[in-house]
Amino acid sequence: MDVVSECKAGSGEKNGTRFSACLLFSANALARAITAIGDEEFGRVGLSYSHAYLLSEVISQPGITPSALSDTLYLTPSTITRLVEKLEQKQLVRRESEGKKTLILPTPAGEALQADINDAWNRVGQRYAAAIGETNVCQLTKQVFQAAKSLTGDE
Amino acid sequence: MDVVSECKAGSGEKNGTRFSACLLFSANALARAITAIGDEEFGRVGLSYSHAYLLSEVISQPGITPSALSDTLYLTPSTITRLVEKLEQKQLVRRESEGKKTLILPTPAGEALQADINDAWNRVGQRYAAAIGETNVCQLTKQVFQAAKSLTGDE
DNA sequence: AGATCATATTTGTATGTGCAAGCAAAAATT
DNA sequence: AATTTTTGCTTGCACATACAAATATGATCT
Repeated sequence: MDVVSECKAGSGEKNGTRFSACLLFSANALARAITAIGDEEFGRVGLSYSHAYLLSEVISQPGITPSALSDTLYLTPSTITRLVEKLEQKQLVRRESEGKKTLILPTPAGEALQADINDAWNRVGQRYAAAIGETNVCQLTKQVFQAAKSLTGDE
Repeated sequence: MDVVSECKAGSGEKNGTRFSACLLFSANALARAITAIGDEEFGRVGLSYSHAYLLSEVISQPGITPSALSDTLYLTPSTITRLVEKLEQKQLVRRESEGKKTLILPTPAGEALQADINDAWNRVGQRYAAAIGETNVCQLTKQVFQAAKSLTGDE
């Protein structure tokens, strides 16, 4: 796929097709690659990266609600429910109903993981930097973040 | 998540953590957003974007093998199998065994979709451009593509 | 030629995710 | 105060994808 190198501003021409396809697949490939690194590092802690990140949010804001987590993690509420369920099974987190809301709190076992999780995040960061360069990580993150925001109309 | 704005080169400090997390989630969010647009446009053709792209590859290279498709689409062979299965169900594609290889060929019904698929790709491209600007699409694609390549060690 | 190794594909199983529908609590309207 | 609407969360179902194991064909090396 060297379609990318032929990028010209006018998107009307025939290559626009392949080009959009490329963005679509690249974006997914990037997400998978990045996720793979995340899961690899968090594997040692016995979590996936989403679970890990959710857990650290819960630790830093005990009593946080699923909807708040949904906003922070850019995941739908239903997904949050699944993640919390699994963390609950592992006894790293517990739920408390308060009216319509649900509060999510870390258990001692969950809190005990915080240091490991931070280490894992650091290793993840280092691996990104090693693979694509620190400056690029930064640029990439900004651009990806911006684009994601614009595309979801969530500005 | 305004973590992004605080990006500094040194990834050692405490914010590196949040920052990597941000890239991870942004990348996934971007992929989902981009995919959503793709699926929306391809929905009219009755396909998902991966099926559509696979089909157009098969049309332009009749007899292409799953492994070749795997390389082009950046998907694992097993995923290709599933995709082809579904397209076969819909009678848009057929398989032909040739020794160890499997050749994938479009059916007439499949070929008939080509124009619609191209239109859909164009609309997808236009929507990307509308959302994040043509210049940005271009830059983004390049960057994402490059990063994905570096991260998978597939250079 | 027979045995081992390599390659190409498929299947079983699992995961993360979302959508749409359901339910439960709260808020608003009458 | 009773009904409707909104909000927050959860469940059922579906999908795209991957990994690991299974299978089948081909290639290589005695």
